[in-house]
Amino acid sequence: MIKDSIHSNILNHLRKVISLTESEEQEFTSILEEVKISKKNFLIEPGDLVNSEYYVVSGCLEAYYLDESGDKHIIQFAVEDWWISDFEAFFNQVPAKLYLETIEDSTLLAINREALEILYTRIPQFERFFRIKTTSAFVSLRTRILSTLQKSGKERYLEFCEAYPKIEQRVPNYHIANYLGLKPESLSRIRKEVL
Amino acid sequence: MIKDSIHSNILNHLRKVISLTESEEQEFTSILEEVKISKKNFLIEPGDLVNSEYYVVSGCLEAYYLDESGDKHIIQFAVEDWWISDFEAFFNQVPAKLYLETIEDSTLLAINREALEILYTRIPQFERFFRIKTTSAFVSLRTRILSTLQKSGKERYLEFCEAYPKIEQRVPNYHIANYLGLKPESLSRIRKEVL
DNA sequence: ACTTCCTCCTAACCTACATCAAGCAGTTTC
DNA sequence: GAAACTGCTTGATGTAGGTTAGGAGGAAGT
Repeated sequence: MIKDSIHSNILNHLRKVISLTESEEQEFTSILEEVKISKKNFLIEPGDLVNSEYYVVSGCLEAYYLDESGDKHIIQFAVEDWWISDFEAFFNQVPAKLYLETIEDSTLLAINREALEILYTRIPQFERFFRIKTTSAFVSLRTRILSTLQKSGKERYLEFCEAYPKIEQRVPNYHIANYLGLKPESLSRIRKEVL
Repeated sequence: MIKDSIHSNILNHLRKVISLTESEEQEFTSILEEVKISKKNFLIEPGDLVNSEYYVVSGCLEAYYLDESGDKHIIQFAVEDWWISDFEAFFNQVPAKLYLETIEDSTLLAINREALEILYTRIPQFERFFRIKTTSAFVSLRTRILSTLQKSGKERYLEFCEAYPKIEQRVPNYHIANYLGLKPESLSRIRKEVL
């Protein structure tokens, strides 16, 4: 049925890390809420209370922060099979500081915080799943800090292309430049050079 | 007694986040192991299995990574009242990638992973405590990424002095330069300029 | 006490990237 | 179908910080 095809991606995603019975999988999918949102719309804006984290079924989003001078700083992209939210706001239940904006028309699955808490107590494997996800996010943030501190724009761009080929092909150039901490002009010159 | 004075710092540290009964505090301190280690020694080296995370009672340490070309990249400092380990290795039970080295003679309290797991099930408040600590570590990594990407060396140095005045005064200059992604010469210029 | 090492500083030159300014496809709008 | 917008490129010029080289004061080891 239709419902199956919407959930099949996220279930395969889970199965890479934990094994669940069919009824446990069903209990999980029952708390998911499908969200369709078109290009250039906001899922989260600063000040919002954030009660969900989102799994991307299709489409593409960016999470960014606007500083005091109004400059944009992209923290994360998300495409198919990624998780995104303002995690600080979500975990600590404080007002959001980030914008979550769609770059393409997107279909997401939202997980509600309270439903997730209940799921944790009923099926501890989910605690495990999200702990592993959080830890690996932490580690990759650390890796990203090292490359921004120690590597050239060219190296960072090549790393990015290798790590996220899907994103590199879909996201406008100036977004990638922003993510890498470069100006679009500089990224353009780098791209010319590496071809 | 002596034992009390060793544990009083870490108990005050806990009390800022959770409230425990006296017997729960005692159950916690019973799994702590005191570690004394003198200046310029290694607590962890790449390849080690990491079964503990460490709370700093006194002294000062650094966590760093050596890249393929042998260049050192400092990820974290720790002074009194901080936690340090190779968290990736600790959480995921994979071989360490980092060095953990003392900058001063230090006294630490080690928490064993398995003892901590048992504590989690017996006193869920500890689960809460470490979840909150992990999340705030995650958020401050994200903040650090933004400043490395978008701010000048001078701004990063001033932020560092404000955020970690204790560390700035105790740790050799070239360590701080490394942490900030600068060369010691550049940091020296910056310091001359901001006085 | 003398040497050696450790930490910090200075100065000259060089490079990567930012800034400012302009031009040029495509694409969307009316 | 002209006008306006969007995303990308190019060139000229400026600047933060890297590189290289040296040197001085203080701590530590013999």
